[in-house]
Amino acid sequence: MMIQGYIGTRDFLPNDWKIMNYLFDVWKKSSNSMGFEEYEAPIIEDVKLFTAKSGEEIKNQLFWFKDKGDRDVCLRAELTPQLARYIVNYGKAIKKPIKWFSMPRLFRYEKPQKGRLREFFQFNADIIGEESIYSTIEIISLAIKILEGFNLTNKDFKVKINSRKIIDSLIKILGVNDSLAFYLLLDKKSKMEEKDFLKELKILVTDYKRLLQLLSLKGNELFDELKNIGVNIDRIKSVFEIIGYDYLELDLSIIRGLDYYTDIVFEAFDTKNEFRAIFGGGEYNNLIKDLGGDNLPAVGFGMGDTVLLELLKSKKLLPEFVNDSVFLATIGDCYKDALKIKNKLISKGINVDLNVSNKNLSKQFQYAESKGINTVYIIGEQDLKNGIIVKKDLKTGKEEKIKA
RNA sequence: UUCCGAGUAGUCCAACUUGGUUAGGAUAGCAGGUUGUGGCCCUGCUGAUCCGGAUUCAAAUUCCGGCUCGGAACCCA
Repeated sequence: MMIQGYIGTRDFLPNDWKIMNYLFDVWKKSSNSMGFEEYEAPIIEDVKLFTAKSGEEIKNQLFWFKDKGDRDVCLRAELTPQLARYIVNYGKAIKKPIKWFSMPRLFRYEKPQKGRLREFFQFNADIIGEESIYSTIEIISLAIKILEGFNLTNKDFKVKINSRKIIDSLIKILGVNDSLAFYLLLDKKSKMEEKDFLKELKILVTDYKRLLQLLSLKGNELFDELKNIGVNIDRIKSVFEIIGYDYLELDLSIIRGLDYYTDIVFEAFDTKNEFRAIFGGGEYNNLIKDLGGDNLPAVGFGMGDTVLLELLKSKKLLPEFVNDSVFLATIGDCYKDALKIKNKLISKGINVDLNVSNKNLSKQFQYAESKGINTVYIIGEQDLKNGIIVKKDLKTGKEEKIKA
């Protein structure tokens, strides 16, 4: 009987896991370089943590079940509620602002699609307890720094950014009769036919012509026009002034989920628009208070591994991995001597892959090569009598004799 | 949950249209040629029709259901 992997999960063989470790490395190094500290949280949680803000319907998209004590539990589908729980439970004793990151494995009960799986990794970084716009700038800067760490540039991606408060101002100024429906419509805009969008817009918005005009504008023209009609743009504009217009694009249709964002929200997309959002996040100033904690402002983002991997593959930006181990080939009865040499090399900080097979020397070379190893030490019975081992470079074929 | 497409050795592909010998090839793996110098080459071996049912003398091939994969809708935290 053959048992296959579970739907929407991936099997990570060593070569796959090398790639994942590359992602983890870039995530970690970038975060550390900007003063973020890593934390980790349980994979299993009380389901209430996720239904608190998202409602009972969210259970349909969770892996949830009852444990033997009849408790409702689930596999975590996002990290932010857990972070909020930590802050509620432990945050009082921690100096603010808190700058943390994590790389959780997450689970969502969905039908797999392009860039969406049931199990995936998602880098998360957050700043808690400092409402200044510099927190948000720091967060977006980190997100960009990470993508640059993968050798992506602003020719490959753009960060689309919006402000919930600007939308709320527009709702008042332009006369919107159903603000929730308006949010949902903006959110769906990019997926809709233009005429369908227009049709619904006319129903919802009194001054829909002005809105259409706004949606057609970009950059400073859009800022100026928003200012003209009485919208306060100071906060979001300062983000542009520091991070730069090369990376950012004000886009009034960026909404993200309705559950907890309060003002600035952002999403990054590849410039060809082939993939889903590369990362997304925003400011969520009520979540911690709503979960029973202090009134702490927060901002953060998540970056999943699936879209990122697809993007890096399509841009051919995944690195070739080198195996810096040395291989100890053996000839004849010299296992004990090889062991001594192995331990000596290990104590010098060298990774050593000792031959454990009865294969002849040729096959041992092929084995080493298949593992990406470049340096082989040949340990032979005869040479050992003369106190010699041979060091061979598999790429160049060069050999040198060294003392055993 | 809904819609569309696809499932043949580890991987890639052929045979399916028009049912009919032992399901063929490439590559990878293993062994040998060649147990002290690999990568080329040669020989041999291992290894597959997703699962279940129907039709039929006969099913990889046709039909139905399921499962998985890919894509899309919904949703997207």
